[in-house]
Amino acid sequence: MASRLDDLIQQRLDKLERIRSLGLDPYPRRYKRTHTTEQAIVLLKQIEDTSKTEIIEISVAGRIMAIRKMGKSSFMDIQDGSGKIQLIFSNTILSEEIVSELFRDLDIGDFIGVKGGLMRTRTGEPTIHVAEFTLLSKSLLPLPEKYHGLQDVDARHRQRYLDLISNQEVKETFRIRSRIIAGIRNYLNSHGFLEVETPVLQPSAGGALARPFVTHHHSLDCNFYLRIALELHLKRLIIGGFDKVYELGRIFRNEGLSIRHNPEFTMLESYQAYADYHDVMDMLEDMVSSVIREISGEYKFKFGDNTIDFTPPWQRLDLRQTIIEYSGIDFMQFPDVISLRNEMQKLNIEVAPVRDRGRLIDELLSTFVEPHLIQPTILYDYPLDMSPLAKKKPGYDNIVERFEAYVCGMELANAFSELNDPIDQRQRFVNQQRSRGRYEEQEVIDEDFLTAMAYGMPPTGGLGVGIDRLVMLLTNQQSIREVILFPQLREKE
RNA sequence: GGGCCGCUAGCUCAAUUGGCAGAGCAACUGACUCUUAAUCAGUAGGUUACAGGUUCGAUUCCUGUGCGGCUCACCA
Repeated sequence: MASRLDDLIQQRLDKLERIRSLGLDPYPRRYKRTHTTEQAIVLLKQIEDTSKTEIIEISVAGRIMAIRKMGKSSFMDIQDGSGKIQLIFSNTILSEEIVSELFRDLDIGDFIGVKGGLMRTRTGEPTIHVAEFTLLSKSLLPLPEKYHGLQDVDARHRQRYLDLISNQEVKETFRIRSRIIAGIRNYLNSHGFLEVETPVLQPSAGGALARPFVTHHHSLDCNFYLRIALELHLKRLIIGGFDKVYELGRIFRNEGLSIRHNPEFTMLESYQAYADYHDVMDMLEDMVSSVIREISGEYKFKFGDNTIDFTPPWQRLDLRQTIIEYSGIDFMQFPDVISLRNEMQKLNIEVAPVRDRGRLIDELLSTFVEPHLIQPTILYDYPLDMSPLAKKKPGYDNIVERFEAYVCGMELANAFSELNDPIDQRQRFVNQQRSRGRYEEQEVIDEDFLTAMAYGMPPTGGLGVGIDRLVMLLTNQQSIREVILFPQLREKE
């Protein structure tokens, strides 16, 4: 009869009216269920294992996902947060007139609560033989196709609830995400770290060099930036005397979107006093590998075509040597921008003219090295040019104690022995300001931070981990949008 | 921001060289007491993303716009 969306909605509204006219509330307050669908299935197994023949009455609640009418008996599948179970309604039970009228007006998508005996059908399907049922919420819109689910990527992200209802593997991705974050929190808490919260709104956005979002505070009548890193506030806390701190927080970067970049993403940063980057390497290895083992039962998992093995210790490579190995260029032999760029142009690398030396080295790294770093790898000892917050390596003028961890060609973590010399730190900020006054809205020098450091900061090892990318790895997702529940999309219309 | 690709019924997808826009699911009517992508018979459902253009005729060719995907740039 009807099929346009408006007509489908009208049908449901008519059903809603009929249900109300029976004196029933289509949106009642609560329903006391005795079991989730998952618990019900476990219970059935237990009963069968103890070879009892009695029928146990339980109640469950969920969303109707399928209706199969078979003449005088009907089957339904209902889904709750734990899974799915089949229901059977037989004619004898529905003999009462109101009940069978209500039954006729049930649709896929409605929530119901049912009470009945737990059993198994001839084909072995766990089933509840419904004795009583209650409508818990009437759905007015049709769900996506039951077999293929919702495929349209745009719709899946804009209407994530529909994605979650009809694509169960998506639910699993976000359950794993939750377990990863819980695992990290557990690890750090049990290793003496204090979880803290620092401001998202900041008068200057420091700790990284990314374009910030700007917002305005009305009563103070000034602009604030959304943080682009957690770093500078956490270091203030180290200065304040907390020896081990961490924050798991959202940060914001006003840059392009891609398969690996969302404007807001989740970062872990931890700082540990009296430690250096070697200690941090050990901790990162231990933390990540133990979280992975908790989740997948072993240190290995599949990502795309690769099996990744996180068994510690991970491969640790000197950055300079590794770049030489893959590109043939030793950046130490080209101490200035011009000579390095010339050398790179010999290899036909397209190099944007505005780049400073740090970016050129980064270009070498991402072009020649990163794609080869499939198994977990720690690259250590970075050029000072690209690391304004890291401490120099003893005996070197332009190498810092910094490392990054790579997996599947993705940067997973970034860490260093934190620079704690306030005079050196000021000089680095000044140099940075000079070479990169790119975004006028961004102030590079955080005077308050420099003042804090001038009071004295202990030697400290710091770490940053991109949580979304870790989740991508462990859930075998190629796009960051698949591990963020509500990724950034352009407003429609 | 650039390049390439896509947008057809509520959902998943077809449509030959430019020639009546079609199926499955969902919906509606009916049959059916163990089905499970139920089955069977029937009914209804379309501004082919939007705006123009070419043409006797456009889902199809062209231009523009919107949104999305991939990619490049940007992102230490």
